[in-house]
Amino acid sequence: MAINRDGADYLYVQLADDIRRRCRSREWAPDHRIPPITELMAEYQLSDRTVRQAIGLLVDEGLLVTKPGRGTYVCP
Amino acid sequence: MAINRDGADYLYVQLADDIRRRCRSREWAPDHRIPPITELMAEYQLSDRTVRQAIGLLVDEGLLVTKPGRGTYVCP
DNA sequence: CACCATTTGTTCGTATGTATG
DNA sequence: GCATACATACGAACAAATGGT
Repeated sequence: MAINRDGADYLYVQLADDIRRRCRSREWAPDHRIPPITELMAEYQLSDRTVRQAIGLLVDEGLLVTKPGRGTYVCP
Repeated sequence: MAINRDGADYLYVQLADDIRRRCRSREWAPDHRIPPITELMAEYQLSDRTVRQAIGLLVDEGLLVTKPGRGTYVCP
């Protein structure tokens, strides 16, 4: 998926939408670790701040949990 | 109140604590606007990012609401 | 109506700290 | 101690919303 930078929507919202999609599609299954922030930065060509903001949104929603030093996981 | 930078606690947590205190003490009463981010930055000598993080915490708690273009208000 | 000042929102960059294994 | 990975904190610029002139 490509991020649309033409003001269609905020980048972190677009990224959160795509992560939701990949979780629902079971590409990233429950209880498994999603790629680290550094990899998401490279894949989507976004800064760490934007990636963190998207993840923070999904953590608030209860879709993800972050474990310092371990990674970010999909909630069961 | 002074922010303790000697690692006692995260700066944004200390700031959130102090804002809570000022709301509870009615220095900043319900339904009234608190100082804008720029003023809080100057008063506490913190970056805008740190101030926003503290405010975001309190918005999540339901203590504050932010209205773009208007300011940040204390919830009744 | 257009314009401006104020205020919050988003985004990128960089450096250092903390937690886990 | 070291490597990995998330967390905090500084700086900077531009965009968007609101209300008044």
